[in-house]
Amino acid sequence: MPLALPRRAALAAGPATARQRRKEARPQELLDAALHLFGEKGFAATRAEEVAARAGVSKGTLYLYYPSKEELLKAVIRENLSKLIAEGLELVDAYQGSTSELLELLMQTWWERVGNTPASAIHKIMFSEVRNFPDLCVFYEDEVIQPANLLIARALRRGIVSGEFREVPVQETALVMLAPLIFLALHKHSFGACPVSKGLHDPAVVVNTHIDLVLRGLRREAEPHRAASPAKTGLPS
Amino acid sequence: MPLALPRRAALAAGPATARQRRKEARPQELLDAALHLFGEKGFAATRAEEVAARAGVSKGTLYLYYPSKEELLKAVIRENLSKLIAEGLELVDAYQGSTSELLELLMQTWWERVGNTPASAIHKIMFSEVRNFPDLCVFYEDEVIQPANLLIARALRRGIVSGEFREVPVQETALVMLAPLIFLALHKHSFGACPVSKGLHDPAVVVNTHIDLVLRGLRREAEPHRAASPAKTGLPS
Amino acid sequence: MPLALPRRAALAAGPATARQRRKEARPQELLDAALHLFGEKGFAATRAEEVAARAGVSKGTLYLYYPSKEELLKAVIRENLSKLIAEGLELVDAYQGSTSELLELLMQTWWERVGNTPASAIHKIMFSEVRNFPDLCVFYEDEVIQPANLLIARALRRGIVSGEFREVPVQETALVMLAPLIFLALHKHSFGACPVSKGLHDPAVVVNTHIDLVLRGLRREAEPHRAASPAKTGLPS
Amino acid sequence: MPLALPRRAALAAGPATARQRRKEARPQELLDAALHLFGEKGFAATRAEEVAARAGVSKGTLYLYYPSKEELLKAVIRENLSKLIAEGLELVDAYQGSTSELLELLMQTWWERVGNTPASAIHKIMFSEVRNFPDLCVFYEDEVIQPANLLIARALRRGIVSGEFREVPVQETALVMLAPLIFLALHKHSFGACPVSKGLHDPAVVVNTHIDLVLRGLRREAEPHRAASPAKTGLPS
DNA sequence: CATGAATGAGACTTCATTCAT
DNA sequence: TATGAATGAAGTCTCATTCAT
Repeated sequence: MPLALPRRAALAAGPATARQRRKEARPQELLDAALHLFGEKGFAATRAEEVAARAGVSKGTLYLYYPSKEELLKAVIRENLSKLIAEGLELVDAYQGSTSELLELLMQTWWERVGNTPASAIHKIMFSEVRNFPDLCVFYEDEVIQPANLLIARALRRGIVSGEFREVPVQETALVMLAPLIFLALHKHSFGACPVSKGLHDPAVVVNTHIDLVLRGLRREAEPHRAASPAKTGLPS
Repeated sequence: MPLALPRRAALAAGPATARQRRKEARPQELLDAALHLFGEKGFAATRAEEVAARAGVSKGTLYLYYPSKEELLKAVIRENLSKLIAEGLELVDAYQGSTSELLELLMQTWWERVGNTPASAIHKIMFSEVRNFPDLCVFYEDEVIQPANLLIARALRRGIVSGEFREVPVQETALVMLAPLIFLALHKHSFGACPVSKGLHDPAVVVNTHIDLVLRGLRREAEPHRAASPAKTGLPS
Repeated sequence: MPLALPRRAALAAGPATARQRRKEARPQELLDAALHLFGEKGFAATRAEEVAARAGVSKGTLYLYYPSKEELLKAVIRENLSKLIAEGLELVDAYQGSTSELLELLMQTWWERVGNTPASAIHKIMFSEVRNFPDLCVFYEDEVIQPANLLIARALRRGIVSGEFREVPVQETALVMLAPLIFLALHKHSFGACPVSKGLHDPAVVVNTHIDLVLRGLRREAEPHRAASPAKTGLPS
Repeated sequence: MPLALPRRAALAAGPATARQRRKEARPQELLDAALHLFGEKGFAATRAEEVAARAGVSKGTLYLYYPSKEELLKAVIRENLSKLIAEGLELVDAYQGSTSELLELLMQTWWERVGNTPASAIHKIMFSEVRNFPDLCVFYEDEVIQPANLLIARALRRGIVSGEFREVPVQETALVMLAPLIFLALHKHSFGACPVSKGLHDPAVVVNTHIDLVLRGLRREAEPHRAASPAKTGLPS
């Protein structure tokens, strides 16, 4: 039976039956469904059954893969953050060139790989839900915020040291660089979905404008004037 | 009715008794409590009874003033949007001086009057809930986003026309200017409340850094003019 | 209004409104319903809603008084155990007379006040459920089993010391004395409810027979003294 | 079919392969697992999958042998009742000697063969579940309770007629004789498993004490005859 | 026969809302 | 008006049972 052989080969190579193929795809399908719905309606307002339905399975099946709705949320975040972090590290390792170019590359890549993908929903979810999941906060802080800030901060310092950039408060500047990007992501999953808001701005143009503006603002000027020493500014209250 | 007269008189003159004062203050107290809790825990995760308790009344009383939790949310948003709008108008009216100064004034004032006050919670609420209450979107768009954008955009255009700024895409730049500010407000009500995140950055420094960076980025390069003196920022209020 | 006065008096003496009267009676009504149903169908097989329905309230009301089904079970046990222990202590304190009479009184009273009342169901519940509630076990051990054993054991020792009884292993004899009584209680809530089993034995006769048999078995043989009045008991069948 | 022959031969001769042996042993393994778990945790609290796992098979396999968890319970009970009944018959057949000796033999043997074996769990299960499965009651009554009572009652009557025992209510005395034994069995599967309860009493001593007490209590008082030597009774195990 | 992924009825529990007082 | 006891719809999660492989 020559037909039997390939089948066996297939078996050895991986799951052959439809059932098994489904089983292996389930976790990702569930995570995708959860990402979409949690991003759209929020965590609390999304019913477990809706997630299951969107993944094409029943309520019970969801609980075969994730022990609770909260664990599902954590898995969604982990899944999407791992990618995020991996991307960032790859970028930095691979980089050669000027600091301006590095920063532009980082921001453009973030936008392409995160901001402009379904993973962007993760930011809305986090901003909406962290207060209700304190342990998630710690995790996210450690796994995402800190590394991301470090990444930018290190690049900024390099630019300052090399004389490419003027002196700026590094932590705060890093935040200012990321804020509009993340804001765009948040916007896409909130007002961006409202009919009224569509087309008010072009995200790609916003990203480019932001990059342009920030890099110009960082450049040492031809005639170095009094630094704006914003560090000492504190608000008069 | 000798006894009735004084009471009516008191009523006519304004709330005199503590009870009267409480009664008239109820709606606002409920809205404040709801703003705080919806901002802290999100709409779905906040129980109606918690709002009532925070306002010092019983569950039943809440329903005397607002027919449902959803209507309470809408009232919270409407109420606080009015404030936002009022703030916006004040900002416009307060303007005197160069475009750089105007933009700085606008951003600093927004931070002082909105971003750094309990009203900032409204942004988190809106971002989290618009998708679940699409009709909120319409007037938020009309009453807040559009006017704010127009304000900034008009100022930007003036700066470009006057030669103070170089040419930039106006809508998108306006967004880039607002994004870090609103991002800070959102952050304060999410990660900012996590123990880990505290003290990673100083909001005031972030605001100043942002203003400094953006105004530098907007300047025409060829003719370096007077710096945007962010050092002396504090608004006369 | 002369009619108003008595009402006020009633108010002072206790809850006057139907609502309040209900509220104060609720916990006991719920405990009674739970005792009955847990005894009849077992804890796991009884739905919270059934208990509520039997107490004449809705599902939600049950949770107003007891935070979970398990806590309800604990409350049922505590409620009925407190009575049990109080009874036992009263009996011992009040006792004057021979040891045989004391033991008979103890067993008869247990039967009258526990075995022959709804509280007897508690034994079936405990035997069926302890394994699933280890902490309940500790509590029950401390509050019921130990004190009850001590009670009997102390009486036995008194009888042995006084020469009324021969020497027997005290702990084990105490158990043998209690076993048939508790067995009767268990039986009543299991086989006793089956149509077939009815009328096979008369519980009162069983109790009397048991008492008679045990007291005779305990007596010193050499000096046959006054019999423990088995005359008023036993049916020749 | 040369390959088929050996297999058939093996089948005809009895189970030869390990697989065959397993297959034929399955029902009993499942019943044993179920007896253990139902006895330990109760019927409702035991999951079908746990039973399967304890029997070393998968969930699905359980349902190849028993169409439902309820039927499994009934099979467990029926199976173990058959054992009980067989034990009873053995007891009767084994009889030789005086009535006192017969009763002692019956009780000791029951303890050895039932009370002190895993089959004792069946009593806990029956007591806990009869009310939920009334049809179980009928044959338990017919097959176990009635025969056991008859056995004891017949022996008692013989002792009374022969003058060895005094006159007692036969049915009720039979129950009193069995109650502590069954109580011990129940106790072993409930409180006996709690850490606190361990070692409070020695079951073998309880059995002996009970036998001693009851036989003494049954004796005619006038002519004290040879005691039923309870001291040397310790179980041969 | 055996497996275990999948199902969905059903249980516990929460909480927005009502309404008698 | 104000209260808070009561309700019951709805959500999370479990697990007996089925069935494709």
